[in-house]
Amino acid sequence: MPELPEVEVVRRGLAEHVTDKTITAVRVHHPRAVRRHEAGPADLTARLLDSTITGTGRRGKYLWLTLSDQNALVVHLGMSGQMLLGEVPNENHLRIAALLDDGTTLSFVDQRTFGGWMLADLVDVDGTDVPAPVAHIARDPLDPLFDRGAVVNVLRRKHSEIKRQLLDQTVVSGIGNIYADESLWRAKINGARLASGISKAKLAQLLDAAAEVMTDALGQGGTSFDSLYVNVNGESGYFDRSLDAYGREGEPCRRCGAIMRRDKFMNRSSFYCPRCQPRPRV
DNA sequence: CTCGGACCCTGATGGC
DNA sequence: TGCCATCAGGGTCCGA
Repeated sequence: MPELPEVEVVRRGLAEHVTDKTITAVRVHHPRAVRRHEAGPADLTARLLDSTITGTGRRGKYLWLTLSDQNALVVHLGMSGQMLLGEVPNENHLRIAALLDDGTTLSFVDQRTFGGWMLADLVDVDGTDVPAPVAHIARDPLDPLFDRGAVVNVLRRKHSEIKRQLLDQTVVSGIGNIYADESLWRAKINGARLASGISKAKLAQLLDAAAEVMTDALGQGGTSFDSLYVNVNGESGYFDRSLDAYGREGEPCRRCGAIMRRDKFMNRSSFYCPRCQPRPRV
């Protein structure tokens, strides 16, 4: 699902509604939702009980709630995860529920069960505290300490398709299939090109485009094609109306009018303009 | 070490 | 109607 803008929308909602609340009960409805918490469901629920939420954090597509006992509840939404306050539209997909001391319930709903919760300690990585399971995740383009030049240098050494590298969360985080295609379209680069064959200036332009498109999306509450991608109140964003590449196969390029194409690589759909973003010759 | 592909899930959709 | 294949915005793991 959710890429950086959608996750940030959720984080902001949580920051507003659950900060300073205390967890009074937790129930795990599906064990798969806590499989990344190695100590098991009972440990997770026991340790969450009576914890107070002191703040929120996010890096890339990971978000977390910092807790009064100096650790963090790390949440990854996977492909279909939701953090909901209030109505749960489909109880079949309810994976975890936490009751807060103001009477509200924080629900983790996840159709495909790729997401989950885990408790972790905070560790210092390059001067920033992040939960241990997030330590390997690179800074995202909206991080004030994002080092664009350093990422460009990493990309220049990658003999691999640029789109694959944009999706590699250890290189740059927060970008998923939609915003990768949007960034590549804005920078006029075909995703099948080798990262190492793209100039430094062009790579810098690509990373700027990624920051820009995700900022734009955030301003519109994120991208939602359906009710799977919603904020903590169950509301959809509307950036899907502003997409220039993703999902536009057969439609004219908004820049040059050529018919947009869809290719598959990495077992995923990639949408691009064949004129603005010519495929590399093999 | 790097890279590419398989795999993990549920549900919606379209073709036969 | 049923059945099968394909698809979906995630990450991880394993073999080459």
